[in-house]
Order: sequence, then structure tokens, then C-alpha cells
Amino acid sequence: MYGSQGWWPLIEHNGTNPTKSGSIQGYHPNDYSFPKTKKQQFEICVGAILTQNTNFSSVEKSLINLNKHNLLKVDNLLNASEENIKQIITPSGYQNQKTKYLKVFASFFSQLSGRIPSRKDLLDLKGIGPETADAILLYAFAQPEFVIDVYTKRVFQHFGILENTEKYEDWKNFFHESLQTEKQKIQIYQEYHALIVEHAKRYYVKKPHGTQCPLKKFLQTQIQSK
DNA sequence: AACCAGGACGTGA
DNA sequence: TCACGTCATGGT
Repeated sequence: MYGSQGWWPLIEHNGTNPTKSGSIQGYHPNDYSFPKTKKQQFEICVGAILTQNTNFSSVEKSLINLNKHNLLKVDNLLNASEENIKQIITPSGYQNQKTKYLKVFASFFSQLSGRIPSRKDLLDLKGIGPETADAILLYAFAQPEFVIDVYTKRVFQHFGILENTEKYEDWKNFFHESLQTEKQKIQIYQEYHALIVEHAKRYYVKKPHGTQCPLKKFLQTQIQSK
């Protein structure tokens, strides 16, 4: 129903017909060949950190600001002063801590020199938790790591699939086990998470969550009474 | 005007 | 391990 979501959005790309509106027109539906450059790869990582507990439309402003100052290049971000970065990423909030997170990650990223980071190495970085690590791995490095966010939990706990109190890894295992396809796995993981977010934004923001959810038509028998 | 957004960290029990 | 407070801005 919603169609391809075109995640992860990029502020500059050569994709054709970005259909989704937004301040950066960066979505690229049905094109899973991104990131194409190291700068785009780094931009996705920066966006994943900036979007923690923040609306992505606010993150877009910060990303545009960063790009305007040419700070989406790793080396330039490493050389920038913290005060400068703080001011530039103010629109997306938490600028004091996120500036430090970006500095730490930029240092890590530059030392990768093209290699794919391990999940554990990412989690050891201050400011990178399980969700941000998986978002970076899935969308920036095309690794098969399903992303679990608050929306995912909201939708699937509504139908009694799992409880919100389950651990992050348990939620992730459920999706990995349910999506055991070798074919197009990365695309499916990327698309499915984006679709969950889109769906949850429509039916799981206002409380009580999910009252108008059209999936009830298919899953009603699984709703657990409380 | 209160609520929340594509979380993570630090603390004390 | 786990529950809870904190971090900041901007849109609805």
C-alpha cells in the first residue's frame, strides 16, 4: 500500500524520481544501490546518530547545515571545533552530547579505511547503542541487521507478537528468524523497517496506539486481551 | 500547552 | 540486571 520508501535518504544523490516529499528530496525508492560514495556512507552514519530520539525532519536541517559547511567529509568533521559543530547541529537537539558522539564516530570511521565495522566495535563507541549500530550496518554498510525501534515494538506488541519488555536482541531475533531468505535480504530488511516506521507514524502515534490499524483485519485473532 | 520525535548513557538499587 | 532521570530542539 505504501510503496517503496527509498531509505536511507541522502541529501545529494543521482537517483531518479524521488517521489517522497521533504526538505531534502533525498529518498530513492526502488534503488538499493546506495550509498555510492564514502561521503554518502558517512552521511548515513551521521544521520543515524543525529536522529536519536529526534524527528528526522529536524535531522535534515542539521545535515544540510553540515553539508553547507562541508562537514559531511570525515576529515573536515574531525578538524572542526566542537563549538562550531554544536551550533551547526542545533536544529536536531542534544547538540552537546551528539557533537561528542560525532567526533568519536568520525575518528572510528576514518580508521576503518573502507572496511566494514563489526557490530561489537560500533557498540563500544560512546553514543552508539543497538539501534543506531544496526541502522548504520544495514543502511550504510548493507549488512543484514534488522533495526528495532520504538515503532517496531509498538506495532508488534499491539498484536501480541512480543512484549515491549523483551530485550532488543530478542526482538531482533524474531525478525531474523521470520525473514530467512537468502535472496534480496538486504533490500527486504531495509524496506521492511522503513515501512514499519511509515505505518506506525500513521496509526501508532496518537494514544491509544493502533486503534485504527488496518492490520487488525488480518491479525485480530492474535490480539491478546488485557 | 503538553506531548513526543526513526535512543543512549549514567546512576543507584 | 533493571528502572529511572537526563539530555535539547522543534513541530503539532
